[in-house]
Amino acid sequence: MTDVETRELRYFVAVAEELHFGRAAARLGIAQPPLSRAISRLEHRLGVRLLDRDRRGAALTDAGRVLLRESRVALDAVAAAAHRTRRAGNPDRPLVLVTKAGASHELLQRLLDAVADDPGAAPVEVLLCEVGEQARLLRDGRADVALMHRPVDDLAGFDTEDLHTEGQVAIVPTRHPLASRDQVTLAEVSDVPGLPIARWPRLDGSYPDGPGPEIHTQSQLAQLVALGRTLLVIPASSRAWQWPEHVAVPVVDAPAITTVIAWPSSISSPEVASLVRSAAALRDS
Amino acid sequence: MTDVETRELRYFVAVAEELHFGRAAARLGIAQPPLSRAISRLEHRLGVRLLDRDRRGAALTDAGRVLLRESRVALDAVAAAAHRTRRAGNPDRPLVLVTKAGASHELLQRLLDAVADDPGAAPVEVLLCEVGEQARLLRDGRADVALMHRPVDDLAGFDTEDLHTEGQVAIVPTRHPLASRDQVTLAEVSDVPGLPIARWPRLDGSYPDGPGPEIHTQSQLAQLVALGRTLLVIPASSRAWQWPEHVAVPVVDAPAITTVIAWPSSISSPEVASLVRSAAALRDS
DNA sequence: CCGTCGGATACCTGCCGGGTATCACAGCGA
DNA sequence: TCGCTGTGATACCCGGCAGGTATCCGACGG
Repeated sequence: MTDVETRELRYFVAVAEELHFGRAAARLGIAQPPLSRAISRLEHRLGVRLLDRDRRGAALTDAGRVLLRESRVALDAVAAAAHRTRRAGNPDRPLVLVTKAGASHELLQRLLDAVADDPGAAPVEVLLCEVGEQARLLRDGRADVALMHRPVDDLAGFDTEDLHTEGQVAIVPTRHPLASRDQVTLAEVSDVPGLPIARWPRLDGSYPDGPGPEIHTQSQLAQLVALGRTLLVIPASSRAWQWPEHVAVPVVDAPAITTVIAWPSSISSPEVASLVRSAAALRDS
Repeated sequence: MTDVETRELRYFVAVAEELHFGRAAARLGIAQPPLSRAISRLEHRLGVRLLDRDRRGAALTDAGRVLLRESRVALDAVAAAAHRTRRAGNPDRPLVLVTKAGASHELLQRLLDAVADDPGAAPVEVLLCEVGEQARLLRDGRADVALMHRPVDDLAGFDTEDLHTEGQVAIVPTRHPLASRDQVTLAEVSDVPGLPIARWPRLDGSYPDGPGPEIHTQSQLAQLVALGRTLLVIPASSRAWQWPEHVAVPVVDAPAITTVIAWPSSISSPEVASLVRSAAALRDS
C-alpha cells in the first residue's frame, strides 16, 4: 500500500491518452519497457486493472477512466503547488490574469487601466490563451485569476464575480443577405447554405454535431472568418477582432453571455481580492 | 525544472508541521540527513527558500506557508485518485457516507432505511468521524458523500443539496435555573457562571476565545456534557445523544443549521447521484 | 508461413534515496 | 571559559529501482 508518486500518474495519463505504450513512452522521453513495468506496478499496487491490453493497443477499463480523470486533477494540484510557491517566493510577483484571446477586449482594457491608475495595486500580467484553456491554467497555478464566460466556460471549483452580461451577435460577410437584417434568430442563422455555423466546444471539451468547423484556436477562427468560410455567433464585446468586410447582427434568441472574473476558491490572497474589487468597481460604474 | 514528486511534498508537510527536522524524520520513518537533503533539493528546484533554519528549529517562510497549504490539497487529490480508482475496480463497492458521530441521527436513519428498501440502490457504508473531518475524507477519497452542516462545516469545492434546516438548542443540566425556561438567547447562555459554553472549531480549524473547552472529539464532548462541565449549543436533531439529566432549551437567536448532503463536485457517478436523489426525496416527504 | 506490430520479459547499469558517522554552530550552565 | 547539548548540514557508502537494450510471444495480414 505504498504511496502513489506523481511520476506514475504522469505515465498513466500518457498511456491513457495515447492508448499505445510505444507512443506514450516516446512522448515521455523514455523507452517502452520501463513504462510497461511502471503501469503494471501501478495496477498491482492499486489492485485494479487499468487497461485492457489488446493486440492493437490498449483500452481503458472503468477504473482506468476514473484514474485518468482523477490523475489530471491531482497532477494539476501538484503543479499548482509548485507554481504558486515559486510565485510566492518572488517579492514583487505580478498577478497573472488569463483570458481568451479577443474576448471582452474593452472590459479588459478598462480593468488594466484601473489597475495601472491605482498605485497600491499589484502589477498584472496578461496571458492570452485558447478556447477553454483558462480553467486549466487556473487549476495548475500558471494563472491567478481569469476572465471567463458563463455559460460557455467550466467554472466548477472557482469563485466568480459577475462583471457584465450581453447578448450575442452573428458575424456575417457584408454582402450576405443576412447582413442587412436588424436582428436574426438562431434558427435562421444555423442553417445558412454555404455558410455553416462554427462549432464551439462544450463544457466537457466535446463538440456538437454539425457541418461547420470545430473551433480550437483563435488564429484558426480568425482565418476562417476572414475567408468567409464560417458564420460565427459570439458575444457582442468580442467584436474587437472584426473586419470591415463583416457585419454583426444581433441574435435575439441566443443565450446571454456573462463575463465573470474567476479565481480558485482555495486561494485567498489579498492581491487577488483587490483585483477582484477593482473589476467589480468597473461593473458598478 | 524537473517535476515535484508526492514524496517530496509529504516530506515537506511533515517538516512544516513539526517545524523540526529530527521529529519530522522520525514521523516519516526515515533518518534526518536524507530529509534535510530532500527539503533543500526541493527548495533549490523551486528556486525559493521554504524554511528559515534557526538554531532552535525551523520556521516557515511566506512561500513555505503557501506550499504547505497547496501541498495538502495536492496530496489529498493524489490520495483521492488512488482511493477512487481502487473503489471503481471493485464491482459491488459500497458507497461510503461519512457524517459527524451523533449528528443528524434521525435523518441518517431514515436515509439508510430508504436505501435499504430500494433494491436498485447501491449499498451504503456509514463512516463516523470527528468534528470537521468530513471535508478531509471527501477530499482524499476515503468517502464518497457526506452529511454536513451549514454554516459550521467547510463546504468549499463540494456540491451540496439542502436536506433540513433547524434551530439550535442549549443543553443544560436539569437542575440548572435555565432548564425551566421556554427559550433562551445566546447572550444569556454565553456567560453562565460555572458552566462555560463549549467552543466549536471555526471553518479554518481555529477556535474562538472563551473560557469553555475546545471540542475536538465526540467522546470528549459526551464526557464533558455528562459531567455537567460545559454548556452546549447544538442543532436540535443532535439530541440523539442526550442524557436524562439534561434538558434542551431552544436558543432563539442562534443561527439556523442546515443539514446538507455533500459530494466532491468533480465526481459524477450514478451511484452518488442516486443516493442524493434518495436523500432529497426524504426532505420532500 | 513469414513479416510486422505491440506489449511483456530478461537482464544490466547508474543514479538516487536512504543509512551511519561526523561536523558546525549556538546557546547555556557550571 | 569551557564543555555539553540540541539542532541542522556534510561526507560517504550501499542497495534498490528507474531506465536502457535485446529479445520473446501472440496476433494479425499477406
